[in-house]
Amino acid sequence: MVAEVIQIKDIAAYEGQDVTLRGWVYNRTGKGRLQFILLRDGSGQAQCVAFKKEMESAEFEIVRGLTQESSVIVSGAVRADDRAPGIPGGYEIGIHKLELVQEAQEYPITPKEHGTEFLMNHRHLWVRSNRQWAILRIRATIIKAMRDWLDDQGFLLVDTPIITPAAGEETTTLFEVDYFGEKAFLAQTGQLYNEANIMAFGKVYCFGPTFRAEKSKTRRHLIEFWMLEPEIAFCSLEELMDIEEGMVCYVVAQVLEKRRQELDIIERDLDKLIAITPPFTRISYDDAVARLQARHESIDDPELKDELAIEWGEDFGSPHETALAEMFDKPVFVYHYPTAVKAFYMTPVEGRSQVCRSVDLLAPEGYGEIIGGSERIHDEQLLAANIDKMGLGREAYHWYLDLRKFGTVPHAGFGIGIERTVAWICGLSHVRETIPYARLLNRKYP
RNA sequence: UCCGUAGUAGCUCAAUUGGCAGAGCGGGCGGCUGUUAACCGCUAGGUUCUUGGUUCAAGUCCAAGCUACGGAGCCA
Repeated sequence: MVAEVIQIKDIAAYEGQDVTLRGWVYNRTGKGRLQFILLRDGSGQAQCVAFKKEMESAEFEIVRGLTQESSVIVSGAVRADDRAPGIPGGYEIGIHKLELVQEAQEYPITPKEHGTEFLMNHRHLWVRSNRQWAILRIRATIIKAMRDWLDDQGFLLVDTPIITPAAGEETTTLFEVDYFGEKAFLAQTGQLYNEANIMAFGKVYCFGPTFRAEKSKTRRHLIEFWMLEPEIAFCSLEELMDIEEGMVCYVVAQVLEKRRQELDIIERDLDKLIAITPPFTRISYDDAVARLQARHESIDDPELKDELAIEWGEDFGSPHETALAEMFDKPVFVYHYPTAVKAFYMTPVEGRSQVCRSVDLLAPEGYGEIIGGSERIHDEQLLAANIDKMGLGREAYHWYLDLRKFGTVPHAGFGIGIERTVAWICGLSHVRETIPYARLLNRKYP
């Protein structure tokens, strides 16, 4: 009779019982007639110990020859042992029986160090490594927490199209696709459709991949990235900030609660995450520029000083965002950006149209903008004028302008970048590890 | 696209002033009853990114290109 198949994450519940594990050899160390296999099954890792005299000799010889990442089915008794490594660790299997499913060929990723290019070329195998396993599990938890929070707040998930006829934002960064002889584009945002959907459902969000053909080569850019975009009818900029703050705090709290083990694996500084509680400081663009200019004055290093130079009216660069975020140990809101540097659909501030009702959320520790949002223009004339001014062409936006004809209301929404959020929460130096298969400027493989 | 750095064994790296191309890990063979990236012995493994140039002699110097990495711009 074959012992019950269990997941390694549940191993503690089976102390003293015979169980079966199915998985892959993460590492093996041998001491002659005693062999240690560190087995992973996707849910965790457990040490399996083989003594020659406790097994059939043919099977023991198989154990002695096990290569890294060979797939096996192991049966044995669970016992507690402080010496046993693993995830969660502290328990090991005394092997009675082992079946080899496949003997893996020489595995390229060894327990030693590797370079980024090599690992990215072997991403299909790299995802098996502890650190990557932990990060991608945290990513899944972050996405679930965002969706749970929105669902609980009365938002409805409404999917938006990937293939679209018009630009959401800058026309230079679109991927063009051939749509039966006509031009179409991969979506950069679902926002315009969200604005239609709120008139049907009140509060909605979309979640999916977005595509930007930007020639960006930085630690925070991907060509294909995932974005979650809530949109709310009858919503002001201040209420929008409340929503963003509530969601981000919930997400961080959920990761701390559900993924402590994974945070330990990646050696994240937990205090930095525990600090993420409401309220987040809210400063105006005017205030932010003043703070940056004061910071600029205090710097002696000419190179750094040059990077941080800014005049009112300019958009923030990456060094500006980092410098601003460093002034706080929580995310910080910056609102009322100059209208000229923002998208055509953002509402101008009443009585001061050179700034608009926009807000970015900057993550701490140099992770930069993770959220961008705004109140949207709900006046038809003003919106049409802006579309003309940007040279976007009214035909493609006909349906979008329609929304302002049939019960238009003040509304607002934002987009949160999943990969940047994961990079921040995990404390990673680059977004390429936050997504299973990153699409970068010079990489679409594997 | 611009600026900077790098490219040597399957991987991570070393190689003095331009003078015999090396180590660890991984692989193979052998040993070991508590290993934690085990350890010990033996062993195989090279178009030094490409092309051209300087030189008695180039991994090393020069030129161009390719690729990667770091940064900028743009953005989430």
